[in-house]
Amino acid sequence: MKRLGIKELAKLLSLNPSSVSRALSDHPDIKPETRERVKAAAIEFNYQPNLHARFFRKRSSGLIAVILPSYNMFFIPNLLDGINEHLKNEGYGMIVFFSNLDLNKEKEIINHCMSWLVDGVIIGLASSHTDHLRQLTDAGIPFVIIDNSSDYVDPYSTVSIDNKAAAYRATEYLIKKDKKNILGVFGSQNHIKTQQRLDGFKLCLLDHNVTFSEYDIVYNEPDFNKLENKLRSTPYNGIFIMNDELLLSTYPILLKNRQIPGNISIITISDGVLPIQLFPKISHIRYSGYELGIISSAFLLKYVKKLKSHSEIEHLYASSELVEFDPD
Amino acid sequence: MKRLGIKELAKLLSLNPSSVSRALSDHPDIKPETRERVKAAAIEFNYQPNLHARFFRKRSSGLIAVILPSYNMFFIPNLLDGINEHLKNEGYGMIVFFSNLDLNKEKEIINHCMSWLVDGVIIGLASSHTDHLRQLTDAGIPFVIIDNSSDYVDPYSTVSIDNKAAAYRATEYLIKKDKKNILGVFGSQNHIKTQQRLDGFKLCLLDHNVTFSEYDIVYNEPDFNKLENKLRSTPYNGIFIMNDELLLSTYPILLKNRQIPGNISIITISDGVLPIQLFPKISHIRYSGYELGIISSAFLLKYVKKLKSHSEIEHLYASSELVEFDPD
DNA sequence: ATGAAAGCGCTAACAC
DNA sequence: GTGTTAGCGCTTTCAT
Repeated sequence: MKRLGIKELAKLLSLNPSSVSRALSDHPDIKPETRERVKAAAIEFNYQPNLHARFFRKRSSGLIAVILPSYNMFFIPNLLDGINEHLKNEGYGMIVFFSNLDLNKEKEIINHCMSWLVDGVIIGLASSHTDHLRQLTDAGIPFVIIDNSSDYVDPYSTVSIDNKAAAYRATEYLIKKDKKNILGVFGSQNHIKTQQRLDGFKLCLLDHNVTFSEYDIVYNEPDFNKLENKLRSTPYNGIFIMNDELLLSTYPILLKNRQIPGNISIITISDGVLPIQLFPKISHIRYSGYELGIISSAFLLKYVKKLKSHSEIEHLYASSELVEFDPD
Repeated sequence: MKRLGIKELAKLLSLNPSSVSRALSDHPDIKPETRERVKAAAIEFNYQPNLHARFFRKRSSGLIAVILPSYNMFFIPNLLDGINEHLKNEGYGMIVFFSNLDLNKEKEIINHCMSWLVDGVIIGLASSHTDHLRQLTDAGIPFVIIDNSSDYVDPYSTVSIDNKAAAYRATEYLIKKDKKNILGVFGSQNHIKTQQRLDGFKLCLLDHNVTFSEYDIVYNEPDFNKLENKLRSTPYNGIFIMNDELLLSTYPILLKNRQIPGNISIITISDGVLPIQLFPKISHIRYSGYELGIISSAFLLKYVKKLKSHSEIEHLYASSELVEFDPD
């Protein structure tokens, strides 16, 4: 079964190829009657447009690239869902790449995107390097940075939760419950998000005159033994865990040491899936990956559609809320 | 900075566009000297080929589509890594879609893939329906089905672990430890994988004369209360959990009921990430998503490159092994 | 070893 | 409201 093109379809309908093309794309010039006739035939003969020919001709792909640093972040499915939903409604397609937290791979992908003639890019950065984004600017391809906002550093538009504020609020939750012996569990120090959440964490402790030292902070994948030692040598009654991945890897350690279920309070920042799966459920500052997806794609499309100029930088924040699970 | 094409590049080098094209694709007719000159210029002027024009002309995209039923399966990152790695080495690109376990969406995606002129498809089915795959066959686009093998039903090539054997082996592990009061935790019944693992589970119990009833099986996302009641009313000493998702949702319930840490034995089938994160670590039949990715993409490319005919059906199995974590 | 020219399937400017 | 036609950027005969 050979695939048929617009030409063959036109012949079958005794129409001109261009009319068929117009009918299929709802051009106002075409009479509704013909339009329906064409569309019916397109379905009947299972006409599949050659997208490469179309994009080639239109010199634009109607595609938005989504470049993400890793597959593992818990909220990614929701994020993609949100982006995809919005883009689909607006008639755009989505194409997803993963940089695997590798700057060079990120650069490669960006080149690739340019070859794909993408109309815009939503990117979660692999690192704090942003020089290579210049390429996109130069080519006139709009983009927004999500999640790892670096809004205080770089002149690019960003969408994220307010990491610092979220961390502040999370820390405050512990302090208000009078849990002032706090252990902080954070990710890699050269990740912007880590720095921002760390800032909020420290600021809150400072504001409330809670003493703490660098000893009370664990970075990166927590080392089982190191963390265990700290837990044994210090009477922590509160734990701040920066994200879902760290929650999952820290949780068994706490469990083993009978810290949970127990009277230690835990707070985390999460999209809300993992914390309610665990037992007991974990209080958290909740944000929605889906919402982030909607916001960032809507924002990007404003640039894509030239409703907004490239040079108008803006920093958008998705909402977050405290979700409490407390045994009392 | 306007993007330059092969024509402009040719002008800059006082060459014909066709020569530039040939040089860039290492055509043997081109003199090495010219080839290097062209390649150097391509880099200097940051020439990015217009892929749509290329694919359009070649009537093939060099792209392999990967269609997956959900983002959430734990081994997906590894699977994609494996596929991507192999495809990259072979000069192919990868494009990923998610059907979200929705048959209609799966159909849409397949149509989409045909519009993209993909050279082949690796698909994890959303359901047990396979009629719509006929389209691919008709269009001469080779594909392999991964993970949810339905090899005993359908005349298509598949790559998966041997679900029945893995489940059998897992169940045997419990029986050999003399844990014969077994609770089975399974996914959706209309999923092929569930049926296959269920078959292995039941067969093993039968072979070892272990009595059990349908009461001892839980399907779908385990209902917190239902599962809890069963655990309380029956002295289970062994639990078979079909996969990672179910392990994660069952684990807190077991924890709450103080079944773990305890003398109940748990076995699961997993790619090995989650079971060793939990405490205590969970014994499991381990398979590698990465390996599955390599095997399936290598297998598919044999068809794509016409080294193998469409009609030669084959069923490949990735290896799996027992990983034990036992307190004794 | 290189140049000239045709054409992939589609869309849009221009005719009528 | 529909037909005619040119051309997007690239590869690939064919010619030299």
